[in-house]
Amino acid sequence: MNSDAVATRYVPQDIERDLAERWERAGCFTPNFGAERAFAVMMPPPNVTGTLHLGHALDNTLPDILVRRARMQGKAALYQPGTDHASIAVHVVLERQWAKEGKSRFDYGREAFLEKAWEWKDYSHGQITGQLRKLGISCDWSNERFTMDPAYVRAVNKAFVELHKAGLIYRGQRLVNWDPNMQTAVSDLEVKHKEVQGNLWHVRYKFAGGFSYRGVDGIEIATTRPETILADGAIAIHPDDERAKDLIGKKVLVPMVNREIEIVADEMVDPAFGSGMVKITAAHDFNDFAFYQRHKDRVNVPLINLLNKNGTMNGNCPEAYRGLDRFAARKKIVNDLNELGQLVKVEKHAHNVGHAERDDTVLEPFLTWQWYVKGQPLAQKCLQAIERKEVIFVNERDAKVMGHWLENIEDWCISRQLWWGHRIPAWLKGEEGVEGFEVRVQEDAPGSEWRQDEDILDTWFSSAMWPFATQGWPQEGGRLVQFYPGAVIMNGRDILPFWDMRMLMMGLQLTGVAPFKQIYTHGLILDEKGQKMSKSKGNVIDPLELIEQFGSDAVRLTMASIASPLDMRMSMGKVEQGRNFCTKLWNAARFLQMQGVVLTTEVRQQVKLGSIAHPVNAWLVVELQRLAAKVDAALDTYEFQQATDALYHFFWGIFCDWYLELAKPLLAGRGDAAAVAETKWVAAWAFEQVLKLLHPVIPFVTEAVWQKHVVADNAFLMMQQWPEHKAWALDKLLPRHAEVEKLVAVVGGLRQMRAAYRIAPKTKMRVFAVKVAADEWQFLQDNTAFLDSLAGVEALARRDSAALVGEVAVVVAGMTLVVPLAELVDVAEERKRLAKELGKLEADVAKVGALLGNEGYLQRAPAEVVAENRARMAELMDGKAKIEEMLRGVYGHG
RNA sequence: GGGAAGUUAGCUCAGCGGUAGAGCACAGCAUUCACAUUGCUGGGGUCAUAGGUUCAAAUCCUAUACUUCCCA
Repeated sequence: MNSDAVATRYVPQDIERDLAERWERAGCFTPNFGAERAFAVMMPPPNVTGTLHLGHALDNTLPDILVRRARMQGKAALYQPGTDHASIAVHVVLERQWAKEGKSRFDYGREAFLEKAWEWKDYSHGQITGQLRKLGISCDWSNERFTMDPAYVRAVNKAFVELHKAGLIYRGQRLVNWDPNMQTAVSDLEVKHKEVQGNLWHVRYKFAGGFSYRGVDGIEIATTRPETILADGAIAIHPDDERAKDLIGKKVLVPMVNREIEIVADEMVDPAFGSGMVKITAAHDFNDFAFYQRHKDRVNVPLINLLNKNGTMNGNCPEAYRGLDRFAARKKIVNDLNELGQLVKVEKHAHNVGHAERDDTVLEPFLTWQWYVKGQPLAQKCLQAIERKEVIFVNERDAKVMGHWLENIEDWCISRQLWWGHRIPAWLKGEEGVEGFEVRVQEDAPGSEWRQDEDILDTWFSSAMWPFATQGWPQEGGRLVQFYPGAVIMNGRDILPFWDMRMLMMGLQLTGVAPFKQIYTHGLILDEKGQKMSKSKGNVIDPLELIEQFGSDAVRLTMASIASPLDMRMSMGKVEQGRNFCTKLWNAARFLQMQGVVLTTEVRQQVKLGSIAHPVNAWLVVELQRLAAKVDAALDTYEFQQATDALYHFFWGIFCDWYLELAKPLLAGRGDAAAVAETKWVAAWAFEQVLKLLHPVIPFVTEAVWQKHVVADNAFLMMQQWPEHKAWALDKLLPRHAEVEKLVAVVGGLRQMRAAYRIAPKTKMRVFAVKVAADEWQFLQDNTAFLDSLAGVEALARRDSAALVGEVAVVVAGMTLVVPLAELVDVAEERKRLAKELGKLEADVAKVGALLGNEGYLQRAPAEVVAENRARMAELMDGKAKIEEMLRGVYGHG
């Protein structure tokens, strides 16, 4: 029995920790494997090194709302949790620690490094999962996965081998984005282009063999990276350039090294930029490498690599440069060129430079052997799946952006020269590039003379397998059947290509089916002023502090209420509002409990919606049905804002402000016995429905309140059945619903009037209904108790005369109500008010009149719209006539 | 340079063909009655600008301006 009272104050911390543990212990988070329908969502696995940030809070709250609802709908609901090994992030963390001692991972060696990394993983893994538990995320912890679990590693190896067999993975010598700090390749997507204020150095290249052109013995070339001059392999000129016909095929000498290179025609050159000619450094620039590939059959363009892996200059440079850092080498060569007289001029020049997303190092295009996944064939499959609607973007513009990305896809460099991650299942014999070198791709070593590739796989390679590798793939059956493919994937728009598209590629290729049916993306969470949150700006809002201060429910409610495909702004105020809502719920529960409104088995048996007699109860139930329909419709289409907005306004505006206020006398036992009894069960039942509807968004407070409200042992709200509002047959209640709508309007009108004349709340009024019809009079009489308690009407009478001096008239819901308030009414003020109201009405009459006077409108607008406006016109004219009468009559003299 | 998005009340945003909305902020009034983490009431908007489509445009189309993001 839940006989204990609801505590007087809502303190989220008091209920949340306990409930999180109880749910998990009771097995509520584990899917009901027996259910007919399944609903599965994959958690975007947070980095194992991470702590909860607002992005996580959003990314997990939204799926959790859907999963909690699906569970209540009786589906096998799975929210699949786990963490990602986050290769580079872990490297950055560990290397940063060692950097303080002046050491790098190379001082420790691979074995020791991995040991440290696992230690770090074990330590930090519990943080983020604990924080997710705190948020009330109902994921299946019993099937938690880590991307480096032994079974997951086997799956990754198998995937690599299979893709290789299918010809989709190859080893190639190509330019990669090289991070000299971490000493690894990074993928195109991890490159952030930043505008940097640099220089454009204009350098003179002399013609070979004493040639001169237009009286000059050389040409001028502009470059932003003069140190790459040492590796120049050609000069390019646009074929339409007027100088081209004389210069193509001529040779120039590379400054400093005096190597002869050829001038070649190519359309990539922008004739308007710099001197209209570009130097080609094929091993150090992506465009230049493309040039090399276009021309290599006809022109000898040497591929010269100048850099060591750590960004220092290597043995291919002249002696004086060897060992210098790339930036030091740049300074030196500028000086040297200047001394040689070959530096013509220096201009300031802003240009975009690729930086590593993770450690912000300036990246170098670098020529190495790497493993690649072929983009095109996989992208084709994705495009086809999108085309056939096997996978649907909830936000249509994602489809456009991703379509464009997929159509222009590049091969994906998947090897990383790092240690923490999945070591590539490739086995090498001999020296790469040397006669007799062999590579085999298979899960186990082919023999003792083979050595395993040193490199590991890009972290996103394993994340791309998350939807099926977590469910047992490559083994068939079991969870894979039930939970794959999932219903929807939900994450920030920023990782759409990294993650969603790669999951789609891998899923289509390895399992033959798209891993999810829908893709929902949200924007970025910005601060109050619309700025990106960053540690350096100091505007980061920590969700853990929010939880501490306002409770997890408040944070969840905030997340749901701001969720948007666009960027969102976050502020403490919004969370505070969420907390206030929870408090309101708590207090309403207390109130109901104090009135003895509890949902016992006995009360449940009394529930017969169709039989409801009292208008107030009928009104509530109809409103509740509309709310439930709205919530379902919104959640079905991922419109979290609409769902929370509807819930918020229903509970605060309809349930508390009006229903409870109207029901107070009945709940307190005043009135006829049947109505009292009915109100008690309706209130008890309806409150439970509201708790159910709210539960996915604010699970803790609804669960805590429900356990007090309902008499049931060892039961949880989170496992109750979702409201089946479609089955509630309430048509018969509609007339009574309309009656209360009218009452609400009358009370509202009277309250406005009272406020306008500053009538003290305690002052009771007498009210005359002017020339009201019999049914209206009946309505007023039926509601005298409410008119008294809500609008301070102590006496009601009918009469035929309009308002006299010293009286105020209110026209509302088609009735004219006159209140004699001689001592309070300012006639001039009242005239002004009426004139204003008349003005409004006249404007509306003009607007609607214009519509109704328009032949085209009458002919083409839908009949119901026309009828609606006709009715509206009649209403307006009626109201207008009444006000005019008042003005003409008594107030005309004022 | 290419692409996308946004522009609605002081602020943050919803609405996306048929009577301009919410929260916050602001103002006034109230408070032994579940709730000051409260209640009631109010002021405030030619829906960026200019054209067009339509019987009807905040909503659809086209330009322009400004802001933001992505890609090169």
